[in-house]
Amino acid sequence: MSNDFDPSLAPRGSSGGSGEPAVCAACAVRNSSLCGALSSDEINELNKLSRRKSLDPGQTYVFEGDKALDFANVVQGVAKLTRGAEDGRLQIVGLLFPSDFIGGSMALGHGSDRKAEEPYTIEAVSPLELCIFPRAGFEKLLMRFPALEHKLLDRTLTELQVAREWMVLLGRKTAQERVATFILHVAEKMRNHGCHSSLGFDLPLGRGDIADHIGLTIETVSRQITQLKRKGIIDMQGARHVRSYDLDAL
Amino acid sequence: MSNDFDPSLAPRGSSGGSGEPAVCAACAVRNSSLCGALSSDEINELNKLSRRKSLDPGQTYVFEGDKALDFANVVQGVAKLTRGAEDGRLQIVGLLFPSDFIGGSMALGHGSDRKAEEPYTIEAVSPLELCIFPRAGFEKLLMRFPALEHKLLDRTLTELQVAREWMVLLGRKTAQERVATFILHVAEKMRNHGCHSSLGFDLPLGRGDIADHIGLTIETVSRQITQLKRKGIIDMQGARHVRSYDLDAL
DNA sequence: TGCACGATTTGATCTGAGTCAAAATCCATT
DNA sequence: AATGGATTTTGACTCAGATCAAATCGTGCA
Repeated sequence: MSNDFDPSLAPRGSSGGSGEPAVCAACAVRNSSLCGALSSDEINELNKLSRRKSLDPGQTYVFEGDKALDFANVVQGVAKLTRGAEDGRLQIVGLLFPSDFIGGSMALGHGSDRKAEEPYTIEAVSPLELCIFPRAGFEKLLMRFPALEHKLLDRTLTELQVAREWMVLLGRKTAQERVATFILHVAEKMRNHGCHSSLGFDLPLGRGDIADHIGLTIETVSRQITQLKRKGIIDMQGARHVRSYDLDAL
Repeated sequence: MSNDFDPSLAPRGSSGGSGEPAVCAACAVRNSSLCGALSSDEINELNKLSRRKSLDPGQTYVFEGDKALDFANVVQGVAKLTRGAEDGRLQIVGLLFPSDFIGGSMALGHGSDRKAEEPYTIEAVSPLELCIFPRAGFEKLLMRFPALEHKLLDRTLTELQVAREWMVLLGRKTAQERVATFILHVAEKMRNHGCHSSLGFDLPLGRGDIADHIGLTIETVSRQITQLKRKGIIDMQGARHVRSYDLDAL
């Protein structure tokens, strides 16, 4: 039965079902996620609340405008945070990688003036595994363990900086620079998550999603990537796998 | 001597000098700012730390890349948060209005992985008055008064949402929509700060700054405003004063 | 092995916003 | 009221990236 705790063997990509109890002690993001702020005693409390949920690529976890859902950690996989206008126009405002936290965007309980409504659609991009915490219970823990709130603030500040960095990209960079920046951004994320071997790494997004993230069209993204390849700045195998890249593709 | 406490008589726009002690009890943003989280006992402690500082339009408070400065509240006036590339390109990533907090972007003391370096340039746009708190002292208060950190988290989450909203604007909206959104955005801010009488309100930014905020050029901003006037969607007096606008300029 | 569908690439053309340049306004100061 | 510099507006032209369309490339599947 020891395998029960091995996250690599956890059921995944099945059907989006939820409900398997989480086991924090064996969690892949035990320390890198928000939970890293908790002692092992404290995390036991959290453990009682949490549930795992798997989503297949393309499946949506929440829709923009839904009533505010629960909190969650990304345990495995990549998700996109999306905001859309009535017509087809879509903007990806953020990517979620393992150990990222979901739910900060919603109103926190205590007298916030933000509405208790999801501002973004969250959709799995690769097979996704979440660790979900019921809203009320998690908020209570947040009150009791200041270190947890502390870490949440820290993460939120980092995300704010990332978002503003992206504003510079969207407002002032050329198509070529946007694609280059995007690739560097992903490369770093992949390195941090150990998905960046000497053979390179895979882009988690297709051309369309990349376009929606950096404010271009599919065709322009494709053309810019082709150019980067021609110039020898990146070397790819197939459309998704980056074999190597020149760090001065900045 | 009773006038000493009247903020409307406080020295302003003088020369960017700093040093007058603050008097929280008479502060214009006592309740609307972060300080609203503090009781009158608690705020007395903060009072001991705080200093006022005035800046003239165009003066810079901090430069991108400086060592992390102190924290501050905006008491009066408007400032812009700017991020620049080597060449001339500039992006305004945020505007600061009265009661907004400065300093969240920097690393907080406790084991943050953000660098202790100012990520943005902060420059006064209209005569600006700040209430400054020394870094170390304020961080101590932050530890002692959870309500303070709580409110800071709440504000940071709101700013994150604003930043992401702006990502949609920069990534997916047309020039016309950008200008319209900007005007609505300012109109609401002005309304919240009581600077929006029945005679309308003033745009705090010139054409160049508007352009840097919404990712266009000066000329395009000017042309779009001209068009909005022609269409009768807005009515202006001079380049800065908006007399009225059609809420469905969305 | 070969078919079929979605994703990507490439091509041709169009257009919204940028660039360069000059005229018109606005203000602050005298 | 007149002067001079900065800001805004307008005009003519260009170009990066969008749009429309078609050809490839992959990959799963029978």
